[in-house]
Amino acid sequence: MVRSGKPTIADVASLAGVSVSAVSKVVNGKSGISSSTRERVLAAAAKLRWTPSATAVALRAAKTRAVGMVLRRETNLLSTDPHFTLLIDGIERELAPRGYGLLLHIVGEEQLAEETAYRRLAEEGRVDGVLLTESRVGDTRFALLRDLGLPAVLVGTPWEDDPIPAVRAPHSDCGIHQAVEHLLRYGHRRIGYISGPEDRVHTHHRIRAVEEVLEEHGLGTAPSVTSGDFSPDGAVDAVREMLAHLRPTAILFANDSMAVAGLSTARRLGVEVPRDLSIIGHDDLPMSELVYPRLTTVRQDLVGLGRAAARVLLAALGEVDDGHVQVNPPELVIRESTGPAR
Amino acid sequence: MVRSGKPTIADVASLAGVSVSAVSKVVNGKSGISSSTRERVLAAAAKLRWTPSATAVALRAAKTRAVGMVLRRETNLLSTDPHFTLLIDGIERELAPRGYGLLLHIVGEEQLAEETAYRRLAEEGRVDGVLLTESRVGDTRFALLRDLGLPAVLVGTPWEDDPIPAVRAPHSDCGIHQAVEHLLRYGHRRIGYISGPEDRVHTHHRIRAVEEVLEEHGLGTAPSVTSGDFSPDGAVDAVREMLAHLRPTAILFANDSMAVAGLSTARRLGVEVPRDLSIIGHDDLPMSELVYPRLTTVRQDLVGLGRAAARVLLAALGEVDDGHVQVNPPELVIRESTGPAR
DNA sequence: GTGAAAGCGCTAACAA
DNA sequence: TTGTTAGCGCTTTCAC
Repeated sequence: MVRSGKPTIADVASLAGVSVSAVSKVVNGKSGISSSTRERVLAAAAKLRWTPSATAVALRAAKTRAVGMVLRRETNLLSTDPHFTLLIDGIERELAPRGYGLLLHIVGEEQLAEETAYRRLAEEGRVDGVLLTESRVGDTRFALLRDLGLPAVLVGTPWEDDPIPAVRAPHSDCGIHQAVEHLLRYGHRRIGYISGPEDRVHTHHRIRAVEEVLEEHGLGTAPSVTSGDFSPDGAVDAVREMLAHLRPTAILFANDSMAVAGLSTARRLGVEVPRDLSIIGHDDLPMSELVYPRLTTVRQDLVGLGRAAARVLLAALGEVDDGHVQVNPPELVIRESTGPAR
Repeated sequence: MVRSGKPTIADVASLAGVSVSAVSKVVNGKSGISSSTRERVLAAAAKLRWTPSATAVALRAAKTRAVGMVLRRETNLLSTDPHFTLLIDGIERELAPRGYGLLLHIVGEEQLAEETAYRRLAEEGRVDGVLLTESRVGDTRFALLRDLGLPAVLVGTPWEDDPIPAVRAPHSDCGIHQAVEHLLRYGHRRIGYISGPEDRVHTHHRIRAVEEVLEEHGLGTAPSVTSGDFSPDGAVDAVREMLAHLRPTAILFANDSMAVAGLSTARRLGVEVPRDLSIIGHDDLPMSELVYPRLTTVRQDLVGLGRAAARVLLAALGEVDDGHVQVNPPELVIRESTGPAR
């Protein structure tokens, strides 16, 4: 006779000839079970291919063993930039081995859609916590999540010391410091920085990091910053503008896509890289090795950051004791797009 | 007095002064409820910010309102290639409005890890169905999923007419046809094709598509195919090899990353694109507009495919009636990397 | 039009 | 060591 539907704990119990609680204890590794019982239960469970229903366990425990992540697709950032894929890869490496799932939501650019997504996640109780990225100036998500009572961990630097748990790389400015020093060593003096969107917290940190090194070397003046919006199109305009006025001998970009766009723009204007202009990207995404010339860039350990964030969240959920994962500090990867100042 | 924890249907019921079943009927839009009751329930629910618990509903209905997707991270394909991000973007556009979640798993390259992921999804009952991509030669996933009784929809072409429900673009070969014809029109005769991995079903389809056009024009001979593995490194070697032997005047690539790598390799060898060599990519990912010269490429409606697949799955789950979503046919986007044969 | 109660699959408290 | 049972939050008969 064929049983329809999935087997339940009761099926396993009756096949093993024991009570349901015995089965429960066995699969949960509780004590107070004779080894003969244990074996019969295990055999029955294997035979039936039974695994405890995640939903039933979730209802019972009031925990879903899933974490959420909501991503905003702004100016196609999501698809231009494998940034998120790497982060998610890292996150999964911590979640998967512990049987946690990742519930992903991609929402439009409207603020409301994002808020709704978080609200639903919380109110429907679909996840035990969430992971946030792209820390924003005046970020309202932290407050919302606290309000919703949903544990959250941010990848990045919180806005204005908001007490949200956050992970970031050690010596987080040091990659940029290295980048600027690398340029300085090559004799560059007019250095441009094409930043990310102004509503990102890291944008301001990075600008500050560039300035620090410059000041340290007595190049008191602020670097000429033309704010990009992380989109390659914006970068193209910013580069044209910058080349026409500041006439820099080197430009740093806030991400690799913009740097690649910068590379092409230079080429298009007859500016040769690195002979006439040095270019440095940020993140060290796979594309930086694909282009010509290969991009010098500030490597970020995105996979490590993802892992660390997941780990901290898991710790907050009482799943692991030690929320610590090693994250590599950012470092400059020198390739072909930088050279001596003319 | 502050209630701790999330409100339940009972809280709403008592606040509204009705029974729990009345609340249930209201939120589920069932008939047999007076409008006064309805209003009081709605008011109470709003006041308590109550939404039915997804887990409880799932247990009750034996449906989770979530679909799964497991991705293999092979040769860094995942992060090199925003392909998946676009697909997921499309998927979410169908799932989100219906309150469905997307449970994502990224697994290592081992076959076992992938199988385990599907098994868990099914046996733990975490999802109602799954979405598959990257159809493989001799794909074992379809059989596994049937075995597990988990509804599945494939984005792409099934291996050997496997009866798994699948979505693909209309006139799916027509983009490649256009590409080859475009090259022919420019006078190219020695055309190379750098394919994807041989274990992908589409690899063979696309090779066939290229050959068809060539034969049609009396260029009986098969195009010289050097099998890439979708990785840019592989592409670099393939291009070198091809340039040294076949000496093509044009090369088609199975994805944009490889094409971009091809662009750089050519440049590095002193081969100018498109003067000495025309290059065509595949997918039209954002990066194709970033590089110099801008990449001529076969655009695929990845977002549309994601939507369509999600839609078909939703229909299979009885969630929507009509599983139909319009997917744009692939088309050649002509940019700067192609030109007349020398 | 409304409410009481059974039960979805599981775990844990309690009894035996 | 083992089994019985209440109850997690919800939907759905079935009486009223």
